[in-house]
Amino acid sequence: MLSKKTKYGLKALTYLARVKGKEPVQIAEIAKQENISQKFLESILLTLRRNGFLGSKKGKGGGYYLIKEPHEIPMTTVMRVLEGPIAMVPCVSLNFYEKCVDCPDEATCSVHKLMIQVRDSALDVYRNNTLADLL
Amino acid sequence: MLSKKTKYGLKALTYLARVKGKEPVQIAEIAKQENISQKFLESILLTLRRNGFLGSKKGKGGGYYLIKEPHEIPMTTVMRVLEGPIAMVPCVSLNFYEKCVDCPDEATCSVHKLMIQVRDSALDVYRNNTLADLL
DNA sequence: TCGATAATCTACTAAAACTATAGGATAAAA
DNA sequence: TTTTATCCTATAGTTTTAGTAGATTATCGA
Repeated sequence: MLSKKTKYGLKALTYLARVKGKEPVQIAEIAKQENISQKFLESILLTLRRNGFLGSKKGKGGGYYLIKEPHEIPMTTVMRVLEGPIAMVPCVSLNFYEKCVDCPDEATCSVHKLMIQVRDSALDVYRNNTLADLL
Repeated sequence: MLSKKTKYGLKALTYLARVKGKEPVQIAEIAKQENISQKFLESILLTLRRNGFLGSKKGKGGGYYLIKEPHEIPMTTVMRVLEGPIAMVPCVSLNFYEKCVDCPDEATCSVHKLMIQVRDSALDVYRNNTLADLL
């Protein structure tokens, strides 16, 4: 299941991408328009800023804005920051690899074999979609 | 993340598929060979039996065995039973559809748009793999 | 028939992850 | 200096996951 965090994060990014200009948009506005708990969204936008997707401005007229152009933001990076590894098991993860403790041999593991394919197909989708493609 | 339940279930199915004959295999044997908690595996095999994948025999010489041939068991059905919906959000699920409460319009929802693609690519993998392909 | 074996079934629990919420600190603008 | 809005830490409630415990039922072999 996709976490609410990721879902809300994607919606917020899309909202910011639709607002053409680079003018800061307030959390409250996004939360209201997208039906998201404001406090929860606050923490999500914070992690998006810390990971280089958003810029922010404090005080009156402040808010969040996209740092890059939507077509420069691939879904792979968004998903990894919000949702974590794209692979369903650590032993097939490119960026978060971990060996299974219970599994003696990856080469002959049926789960490994299947999950490699699932990972590759998901990667394919995320690599072929930027934020611009979701608008 | 893939749940342990699914991981263990897949390993157990694979184990049973590798044991050529239709002779019942005991839970204890599978649990030991695949490094799985026996009691946990017990409940997993039970749901696999209830969903028509396995047959069982009680008492001495009893155990679990595959009801169908490995190539007749597509991963779509296995995943749906063990892991649940293949879609990451209910609003793009074929078998477990639910409307999002927060989202006014699916047609314009960016999350929906992306998750449809992810679902289709995952389905593609699961449809093209039977238990026989994992051996 | 009896005893050992092995699946069946219900209920329970500990830990982790998820989904927020609270409350104040900090910075900018008017 | 007042208002506005982000920044930051901590924590609480809920759900899911992963496993345990223990009693019951069916089958086989002697």
